[in-house]
Amino acid sequence: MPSSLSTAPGLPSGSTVSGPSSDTTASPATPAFSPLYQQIKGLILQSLQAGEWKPGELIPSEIELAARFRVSQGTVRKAVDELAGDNLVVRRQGKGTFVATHTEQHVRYRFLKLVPDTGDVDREGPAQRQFLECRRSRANAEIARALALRTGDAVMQVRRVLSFPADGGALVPTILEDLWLPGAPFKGLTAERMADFRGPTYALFETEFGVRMVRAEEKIRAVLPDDDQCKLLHIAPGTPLLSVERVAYTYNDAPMELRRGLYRTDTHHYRNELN
Amino acid sequence: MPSSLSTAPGLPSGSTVSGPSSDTTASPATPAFSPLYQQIKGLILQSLQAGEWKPGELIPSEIELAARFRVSQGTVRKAVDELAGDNLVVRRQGKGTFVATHTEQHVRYRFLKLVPDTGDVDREGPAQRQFLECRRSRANAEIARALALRTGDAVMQVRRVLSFPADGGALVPTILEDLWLPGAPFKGLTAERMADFRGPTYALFETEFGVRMVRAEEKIRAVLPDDDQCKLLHIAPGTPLLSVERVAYTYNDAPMELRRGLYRTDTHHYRNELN
DNA sequence: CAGTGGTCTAGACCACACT
DNA sequence: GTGTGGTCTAGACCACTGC
Repeated sequence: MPSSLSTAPGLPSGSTVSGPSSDTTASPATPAFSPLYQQIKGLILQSLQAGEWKPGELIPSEIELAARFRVSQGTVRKAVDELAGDNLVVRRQGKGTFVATHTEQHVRYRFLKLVPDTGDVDREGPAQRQFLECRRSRANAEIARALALRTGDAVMQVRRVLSFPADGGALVPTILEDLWLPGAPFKGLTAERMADFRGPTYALFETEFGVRMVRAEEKIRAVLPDDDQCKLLHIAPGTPLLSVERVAYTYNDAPMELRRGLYRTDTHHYRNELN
Repeated sequence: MPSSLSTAPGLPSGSTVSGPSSDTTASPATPAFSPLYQQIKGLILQSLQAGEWKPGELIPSEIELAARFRVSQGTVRKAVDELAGDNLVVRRQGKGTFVATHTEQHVRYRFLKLVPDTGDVDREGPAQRQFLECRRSRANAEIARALALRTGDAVMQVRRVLSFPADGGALVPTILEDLWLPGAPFKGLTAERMADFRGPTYALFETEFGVRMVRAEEKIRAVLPDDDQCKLLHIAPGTPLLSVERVAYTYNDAPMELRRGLYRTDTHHYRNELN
């Protein structure tokens, strides 16, 4: 009997619990039908958003969750399976289920699809990062729209260059990135804090600001750099670059970062897998 | 008791069937442990590859498959769920499970991620296609490697231009593509056949040559066009373009197409979603 | 050893499509 | 109504982890 939760539909059979049960959460007479496991998924998601369990932490076992929501373990399992499929949670047999993190080795740089042309082997170590700028400013119309803010709202603006070692070992500046972040959640961000942090930017956002990026969308174009960009990337004018505009989202599909990257593609390429 | 199949592990309990059962498929003493549903998935995959059910056709119901493999419906369900997740099969409630196709509306142009800058709405109708070339030739070292052939093997080579209507309605050449296909499976391919066919190339491959593309990998770079390419795309020299090199695979991870596309990104962009 | 996630089963019932 | 996939349950057992 998939129906409203929170009114303990635990009775094994008979006794349907549909209809507009007037309990704590007033709902308009069962909207369209949503399977129980979806509702459970939603509830777990809420706890995730609310920070009931922090990134990296263990969430309650399936049996506990089943008891808490008054459903069978199988139903909880299906809900958690979907959360794991969305990369919100990681299952580890024998240990438990953990809130996913951008810190873990195998999922680091999940959102960076630029790889060296020479085999994919092990990504030549974390890039050398150089922070050129990190300051407060105000969102123009375009930035505001991308971040669901209002024009003039406070934003943090960051500019950095990532360099990778070439064959010889010399560092080659390969990526020039500009980041825009909503001012409120990221108050206190400084170039120094970013430079000191070991690991991906998204891991820093997680551990220092409690903002977990869940998914992202990219728009990719081929462009020519201006003089500034040429200098920063040590390239000749007229060198075509990949322009990668990314919007990253937290829970609730709330946009929390706009990032504009310029990628050199003479030694690297953007790798994508289609299914 | 997950163990070797094909020796009917149907007995409800007790009577383990592990160990190196010497039956039709000689296997080295149970390699590492593979759950039953994975083995079922493998068997269904074999039938798919063998063409037991053609693209678009209905496959046996879960109950029939369960009987056939002597497992419970739940186990078949999990196997089919994975196949559906891999886009090899499509479930339709109340009707059955069908072999996936590149012809269906909602999954057409699955592998083409170039979209118009102006909203994504409905993709401005199928592109106008212009076939400039379709001839037999021999694979050079590079093409051979990509297609898992030997240098000098026969290949089909195709060149075409795709044009999309601009705001005014005038057709703008936007994509220049070169395709290389292994000669044997695609014997008889002509420019005329391609021009006559309504729908995506991959649908043609499926219906006319029995080759179903299952996944693909792309390497993306920013490049400058040569004079030839400028003429074909009606662009000025120095206009940066997206270079998209795609290898498409059938079942068994066998590469069956190498495609090199040049995309104009002044009115369109490459759209990617990251999870 | 106990606790966790992972697999497998069997049966009941629901939602949907066809006829 | 019949048949299909979809949901939900309850219970048994397996595989892995750590005490």
